[in-house]
Amino acid sequence: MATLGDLERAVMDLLWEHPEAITANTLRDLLSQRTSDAGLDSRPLAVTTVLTVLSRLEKKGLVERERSSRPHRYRSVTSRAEHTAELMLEVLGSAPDREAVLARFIGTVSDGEADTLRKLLGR
Amino acid sequence: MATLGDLERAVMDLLWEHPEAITANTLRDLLSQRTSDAGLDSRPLAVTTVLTVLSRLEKKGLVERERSSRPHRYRSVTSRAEHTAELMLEVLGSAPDREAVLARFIGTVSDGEADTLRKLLGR
DNA sequence: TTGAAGTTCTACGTGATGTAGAAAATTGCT
DNA sequence: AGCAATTTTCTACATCACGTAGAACTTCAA
Repeated sequence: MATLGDLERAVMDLLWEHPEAITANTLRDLLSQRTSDAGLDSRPLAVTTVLTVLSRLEKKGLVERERSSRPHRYRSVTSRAEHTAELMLEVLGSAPDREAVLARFIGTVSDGEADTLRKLLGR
Repeated sequence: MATLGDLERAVMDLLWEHPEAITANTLRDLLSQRTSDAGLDSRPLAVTTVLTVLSRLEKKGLVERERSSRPHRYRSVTSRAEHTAELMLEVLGSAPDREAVLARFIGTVSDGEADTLRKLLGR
């Protein structure tokens, strides 16, 4: 599966919030900002760290980079919603008890979401 | 998350297929059988290996053991369907785009499953 | 009481991830 | 062109999860 580590996840979250492709340095700044906003302040990550993570995410097919512009710019390949939906499907898998799983699943979503689902399922 | 390794997954699959609690030895046999059925035949796992995995699964809260009976007996705490549904919810998370995720998700299930979902959602 | 069966402890190899320095490549500027 | 600053790639190490199992300890039946 394409399971993500904490830092990878943090990076993806930022990329998902930024429709435009951004540079590793910008990402590093955003990450620093995020951690400082969260109270804890620690030394910001080295840019190489961010670059390593981005390479790995690229290898996993989650990130795309523009090698044309010199400070390479990165962007997520899919939206967070798409990604999450894919993950859910992966978890659901092709088991013979898919319907049983769906039944349990449905039983847990909020009323509002159940409404949304009805609409989505149409008639 | 409660993500499982290959062996852990194999063990859980067997426990899920067996409503009654079973011993580590039985599990080892079932695992051997399964691998040999799958063509490849390799030396069966040591019982300690199975026990280690079971301990880890117990720590993760997926397995429960009866320490009363001497060869301890193990059983899954939840059904596979429950477990999978929980995982799906975990993946879905509490993001602000839950509905967007659900939309994508719904768009991917089969027609038959969509039917099932409609029924489950009632009205 | 003792040996067999079962359980716990300890341990090692591997791969994923966080982390980053060293080295190589690329650019802008003079 | 030549060099210094910027950026990217390589290499590396620590940690943790997991597969795997031997060694040691515990328990029970005979």
